Amino acid sequence: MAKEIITEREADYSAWYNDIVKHANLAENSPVKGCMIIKPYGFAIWENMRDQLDKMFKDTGHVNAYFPLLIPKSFLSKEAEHVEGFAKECAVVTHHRLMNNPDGDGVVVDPSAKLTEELIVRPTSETIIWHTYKNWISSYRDLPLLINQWANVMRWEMRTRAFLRTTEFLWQEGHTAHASKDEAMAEARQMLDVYADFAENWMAMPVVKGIKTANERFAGADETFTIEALMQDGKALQSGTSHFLGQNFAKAFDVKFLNSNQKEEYVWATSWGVSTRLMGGLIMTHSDDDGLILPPRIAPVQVAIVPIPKPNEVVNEAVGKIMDELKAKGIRVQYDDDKKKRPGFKFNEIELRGIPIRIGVGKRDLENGTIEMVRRDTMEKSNPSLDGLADMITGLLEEIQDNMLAKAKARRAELTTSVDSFDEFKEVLENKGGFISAHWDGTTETELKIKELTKATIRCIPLGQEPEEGTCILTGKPSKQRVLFAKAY
RNA sequence: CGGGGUGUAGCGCAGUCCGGUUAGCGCGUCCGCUUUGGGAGCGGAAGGUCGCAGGUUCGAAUCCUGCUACCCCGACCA
Repeated sequence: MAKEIITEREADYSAWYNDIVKHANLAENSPVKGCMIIKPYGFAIWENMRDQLDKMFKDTGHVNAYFPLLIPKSFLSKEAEHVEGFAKECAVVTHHRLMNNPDGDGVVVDPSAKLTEELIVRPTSETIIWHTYKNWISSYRDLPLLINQWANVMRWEMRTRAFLRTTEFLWQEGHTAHASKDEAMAEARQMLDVYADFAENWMAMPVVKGIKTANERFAGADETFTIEALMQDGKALQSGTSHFLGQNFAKAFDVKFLNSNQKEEYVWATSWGVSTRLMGGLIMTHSDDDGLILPPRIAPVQVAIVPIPKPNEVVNEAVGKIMDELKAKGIRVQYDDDKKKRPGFKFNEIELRGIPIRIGVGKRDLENGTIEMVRRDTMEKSNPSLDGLADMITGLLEEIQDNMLAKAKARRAELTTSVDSFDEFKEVLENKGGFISAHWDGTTETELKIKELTKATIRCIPLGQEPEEGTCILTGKPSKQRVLFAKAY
């Protein structure tokens, strides 16, 4: 098997994750701490995710726009909860010019170029957007307003990790305005469904849809919905959120509309986003000690073909035909005809990059009218016939996609435990990890106490769950339903 | 901001405790020959302000002082 390029998961999970990011050519560190360089292969995966999500947003009636990176500092403070939540992690622009250092080498900030109002680099765009919506909305005829933007944002985190938590990250943020509370709530729920659909059916990442507790809610929201995924190490990852913002931002930015009865009302709002963090989830859901494993629907290259032992006229011609057939079926295929690398080297690279199917074509195969094929998810090797290859591979890609989701679901089921006492809760958290389903009395005090004692947080109150009478694992007070606890990224 | 670790060739590292020729090794790169169904072999070559700044010394990658960057673990968070 592969030389030990990648630290084993069992040995050191963090090192394993970093090794995958590095050796699968997804990203590397930049000169600025917490910022990352997303390399072409990593970006190609993100592009596929982005394109699919964008299509799903358009299919649900949204349009794209772009709002600026810089926001006047005063905007942030208009919504009290919002500023409270984000103030601690904002990058601030204070000057607009540099000058040669009068005392020596290099450049320094020109003190005469101080801005009259400081600007913040957006940590999210609610404020600039609601400032703008005020001018765009005056009548119920202007509603709903369904806008998304693809953008970068910056949150000055204390501790960063490639993709999972970076200072600058890429995301999309939807910002919608509605004439009624019900419609806004329906929008927030709809986008949660879109995210769950995307995560499960495209990323093969099973997620739990749920509601955040007051403590975990987005700063400025009345209700936050979340999709929560479970990673291989038993830690949860908040993978996307959709917020019902009530009239908080409408009130803060004075956005009113005239309804059909000629009465003035505040607008109802939502916002929702997923980010490059999903890439981290993708890695930690599927990959193994040989490298990345990509679900076919997101993989930039679905089939990699390797000439055995190296390219020659006969093999090239045969591969050319195979590629034409695969491309005709819409399959993304790549021929690795580098003469300098040997097959074994290529095999390992293809595994590191997580390409779903690898095909080897050599003289011996062609004499038999077959090829050598290996699927990345199971590493199963087979020698299928060249006849009907394209159809077979089309089917196999779907099978791999399904298998990856099934496998991830099975692991999540294995790592989800119901407990009824605090001792049991601590025991499971310590020795097994994963989601823990338990009764909670509904108070923030209890939630924080449990967090303090165990480091576990309430990931969500799952939606569509049967109500069940019980007693809180910590306080013994009555509870109407179970919630999901976990240690989280 | 606390605790730990690391900075030596493009990458990964040894050497530092106990100062002493020209700072090594593996991978990669370049040249040549031989190989070729799971990270090829042999021969040759190029490639270094030893993180930065001071200090001690005849002499510093090595000792002392200060600084700095990055990684990991915590507190904070999508």
